[in-house]
Amino acid sequence: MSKRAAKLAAVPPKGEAPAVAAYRLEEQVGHLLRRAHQRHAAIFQDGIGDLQLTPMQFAALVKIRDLGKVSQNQLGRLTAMDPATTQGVIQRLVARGLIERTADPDDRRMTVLRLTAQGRATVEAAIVRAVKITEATLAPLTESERPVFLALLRKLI
Amino acid sequence: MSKRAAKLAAVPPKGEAPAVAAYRLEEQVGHLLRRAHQRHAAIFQDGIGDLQLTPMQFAALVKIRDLGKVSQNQLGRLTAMDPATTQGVIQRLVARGLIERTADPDDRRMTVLRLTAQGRATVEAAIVRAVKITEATLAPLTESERPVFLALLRKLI
DNA sequence: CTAAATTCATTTGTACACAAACGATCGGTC
DNA sequence: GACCGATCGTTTGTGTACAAATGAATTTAG
Repeated sequence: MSKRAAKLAAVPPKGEAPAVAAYRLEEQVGHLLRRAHQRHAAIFQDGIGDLQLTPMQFAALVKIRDLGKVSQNQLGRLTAMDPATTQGVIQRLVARGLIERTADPDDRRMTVLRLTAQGRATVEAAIVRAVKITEATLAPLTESERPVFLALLRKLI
Repeated sequence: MSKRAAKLAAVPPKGEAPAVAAYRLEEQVGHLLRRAHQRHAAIFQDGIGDLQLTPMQFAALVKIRDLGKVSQNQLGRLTAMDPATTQGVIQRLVARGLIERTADPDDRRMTVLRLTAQGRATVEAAIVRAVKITEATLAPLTESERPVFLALLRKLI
C-alpha cells in the first residue's frame, strides 16, 4: 500500500473514482454540440438581417414553401418541433402576416397552413441569406473537412 | 427561347434563383446541429435518471466542483451561459440545496458559489452517469469516427 | 355500428437563451 | 479625491423546448 503512496497522491482524496475526477466538461459532446449550436444561432441572427426571423420561424417557412400546404402537426414533424412549440412559432408567423391558417374541410381536427405572398417573398429573400449563414458557420472547417463533418453529424441524429 | 422551353420547365417559375429552389433544410448545418443537440438532451434526461438535473444544472455543478468557489459571472463564462440564464440556473440549484451563495468580502458586487455536501455527492453521482450519456450520444459513430467528429466539432466553436 | 385507441390542436408549467436596461460597485485617471 | 468607464448581479420581455393534460374529431377493432 505504502508503495503506491506517490501514485495515490496524484489522485483526488476520499477515494473519488478517477473517472469522476478526470471528467472535463469542455470535452463532452453535449457541451460541444450546445456551443456549436449557440454559435450558429448567433451567426443566423446576424446574417438574417432586417428580415427578423428566428431559425425556427425560418425553418417553418421553408417547409411550408416546400409542400405548398401543411398541417400544423405535419410541420412540427418536418422541422422537429413538438406540438406546443409549433403552436407558438405558427402564431407569431400568422401575426406577422407571413402565413395563413384555414380549417381543413376533410378533417376538422387539422388546420392548413399556407404562405401568404409576403411570406413567399420573405422566405426567398431569407434563403439567399441562409446559404451565406451556412457558409459562415462552416468557415472554420476546410473544404474537405466539411462533407466529413456533415456526414458524421447526420449519423448522430 | 422556345428551344429552351423543356429545360426551363424543370426550373421554378417566375425566375426564382435555382439556389433558392434547391435549398434543403434537412442538409443545413444549423438544422443538423439543432437535431443532434436535441437528441443529446433527450439522452441526457433519460440517463441522468432520478438525479433530476438538466444539462445546464449539471454543467454548473461540474464547474463549481472544478474550481471550489466561483462567482456567478465567472460560472456563466465557463459554461457559456449569459448572466440572465445563469441567474435562473443558480436559483434553482440553491433552492434544491445543491449549492450555497455567500457575499464576497473583497468585492461586494460578487457572490461566491460553492457546493454543499449534498451538491458534491450529487455531482459525483451525476458524472458517472454523464460518462454513459456521452457514450450513448456517440454510439452511432464507430470508435475511429468519434475523435474525428469531436475534433471537427471543436473547430466549429 | 359502437366502443376503444389514435390523432390533432391547444393549454399550462418549467427551463433554457438572449437582448436590453438597471443600480451598485469597483478600477483607473486626472 | 471626484469622475468615468467597466464589471457584477438583477429584472423584464420574447422565443424556443418539452412534459403533461385536455377536448374535439377520426380511425380502428370487435
